[in-house]
Amino acid sequence: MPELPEVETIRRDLKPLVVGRRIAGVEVDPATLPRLAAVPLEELRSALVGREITSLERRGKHLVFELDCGRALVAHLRMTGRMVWRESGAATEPYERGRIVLEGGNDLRWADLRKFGTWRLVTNAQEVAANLGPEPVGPDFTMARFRAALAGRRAPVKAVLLDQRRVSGLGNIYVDEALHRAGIWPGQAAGELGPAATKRLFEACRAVLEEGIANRGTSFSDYVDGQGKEGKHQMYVKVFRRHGKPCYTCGTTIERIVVTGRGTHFCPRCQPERKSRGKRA
DNA sequence: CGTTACCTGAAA
DNA sequence: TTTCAGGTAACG
Repeated sequence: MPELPEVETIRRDLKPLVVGRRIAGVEVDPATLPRLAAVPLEELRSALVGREITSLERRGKHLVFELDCGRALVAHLRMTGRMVWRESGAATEPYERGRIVLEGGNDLRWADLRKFGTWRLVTNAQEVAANLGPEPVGPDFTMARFRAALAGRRAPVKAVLLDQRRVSGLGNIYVDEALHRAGIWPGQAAGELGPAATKRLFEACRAVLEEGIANRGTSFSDYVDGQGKEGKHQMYVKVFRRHGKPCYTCGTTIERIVVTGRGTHFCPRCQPERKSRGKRA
């Protein structure tokens, strides 16, 4: 569910609340634990309890709780995960699967309807970056790197944008939005994008993510921020889940197709399918 | 490379 | 009843 803007919103909400706080306990629903963490609860506890949280960072869609021992807890919310700040006495969250109890009377509540989310302990925060492409809202995201990520690929450009090893942080919502903003058909072979289209897409990726952050994320069903409140960006999307409705730019009906196994929304007029220029026998 | 599985619903 | 879901690992 959450993509870069949603995870970044949670990070910004929680960081000032958790930094400097010490972990007093860890609770996890036993039925959820095996897929949540690769280690037994006792190991999670021995790594976390008594540690102070020194920072809260984000890498791609991962939330990274840095600890005073140098290690870090890396949380990934996958489709329906939530990480919410609560008073220790507050009611159990819907679909609450675990909590990190902090000294001083607050918890981080972990809720996850579909139980796809993960917690991982790493020996240092740098490990998180392994296998992740550049941050599209950071200085590492250059035209050169973006061009290299697309070069030679026959897969749909949408598939490449979703591949976290090439660019990190984009998911289904913001990919559809970026392709619309750049005027590119989602099924277009990535390696066949011309220089102008590549540049438009490069800029569109950053722009749609920054707008998503400014609007505190997109809440279509499960996402909430660090305080449990919905984002606003669903009011501003141009194509995502707008199939059957008119394009704001040209009035043409937005279509929905399946690309790379994902529901894909686009305007057939603003994002026309182009015939491959590649040679074929 | 594309497709399926993971889990639990909500919506068509 | 069937389809779909904001993600990704594991298939073939």
